[in-house]
Amino acid sequence: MNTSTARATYHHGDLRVALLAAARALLDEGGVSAVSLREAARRAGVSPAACYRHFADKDALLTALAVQGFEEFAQALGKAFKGAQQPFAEMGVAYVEFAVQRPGMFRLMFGPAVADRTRSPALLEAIAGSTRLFESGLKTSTQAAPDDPVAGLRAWATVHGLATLAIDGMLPKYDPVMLARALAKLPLQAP
Amino acid sequence: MNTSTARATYHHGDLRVALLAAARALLDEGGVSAVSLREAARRAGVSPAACYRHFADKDALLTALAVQGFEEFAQALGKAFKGAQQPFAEMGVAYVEFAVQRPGMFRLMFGPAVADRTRSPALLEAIAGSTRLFESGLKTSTQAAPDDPVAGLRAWATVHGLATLAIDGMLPKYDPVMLARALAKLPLQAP
DNA sequence: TGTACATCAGTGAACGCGCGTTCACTGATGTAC
DNA sequence: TGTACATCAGTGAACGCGCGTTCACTGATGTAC
Repeated sequence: MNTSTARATYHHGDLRVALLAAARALLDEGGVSAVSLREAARRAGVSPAACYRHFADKDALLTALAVQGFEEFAQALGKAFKGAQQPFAEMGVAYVEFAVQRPGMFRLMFGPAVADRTRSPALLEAIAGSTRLFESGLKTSTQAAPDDPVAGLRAWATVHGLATLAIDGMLPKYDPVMLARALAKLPLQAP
Repeated sequence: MNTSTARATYHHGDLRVALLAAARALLDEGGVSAVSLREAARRAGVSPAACYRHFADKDALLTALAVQGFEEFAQALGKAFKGAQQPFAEMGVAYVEFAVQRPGMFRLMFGPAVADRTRSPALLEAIAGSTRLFESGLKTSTQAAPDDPVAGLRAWATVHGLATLAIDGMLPKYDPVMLARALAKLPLQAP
């Protein structure tokens, strides 16, 4: 009934953490549409109403989950960046790998499940963290016109499109991570 | 109660067409999650059970809708291609425009709503039609290595990523169609 | 140390909702004679 | 041309489901004296 990471506070341990973990499992197992407050409560061994002590509503749960996702995403990008010979190329690969390994989370982060991202400062900050990393990686690799915003956007769109097409089953013939490596070798921008 | 395009057959006119039109409206208004058999039936002025004379289940309705989407998509790409000075660049712009104008349909076509695309030959054929157009457009624009599959994929990923990021509200600062034009001017591949 | 009390995390039952799907049916239509 | 019949599109009611959310409550905990 308790997760191993729970610290004892009141009755349950740390229900907020337990609910997030349960919701995360649902997300990984069945995608965004499989996440429900009732099922998360069930898995945490708690009544449905207990959720409302920790989350204002379902959207708040999803938002918290997305924040977690962007934090892990930033971590994955940062890990790829550090000490790599071609930092930006490695980040592109990590981007696609993240999506392929956690498609439900990736869709939650970038898709329409969270109604309005601007209502959550925490989410905006988590997104900004990922964006900063991606852009600083970009700076290490752009050969020309380093201040051109279009070049960065192009790189982002390419890697994001590859990730999206891959998890949506539109590239059945290819291994997406291998493709990311192939694409990463192409220069980002022509002279 | 009848759509203007309905032809008289039995009782309703052409309920299949009417249901598709109603479902399409729901898709445009509220996205994939807003499409339901019951509401489509309601809008067509018919009982819920009537749907099952024309569609085996909800998935069949969604699949038919996606087929319609890919047909319109191919039409839009074809229109952009014809007689353009830079056919492929124009197709990229049309791609993004399509997504921005019909985000619900775009998500239905490429997203996880249709469980298994390979179960519908009609859907596979509609997808293939779009793909063929896109690839023939690509051939008119690639400067080097025209047989390199990676170059085509890269172009596709870029334009698809741009469309996806745009409709998911990740590019609030830019007009996505304008961006597509800017990106299209960059060469697809470096020497 | 022991008791009274306030706090508030979690309970359990209930609400109304809309959904996909099934069923025996009805009644308008097209067809055969 | 008229009648009997078969077909089958659409009916209406019902099924069971799981959902998000609210409510008055209970009972474990931390705190003040």
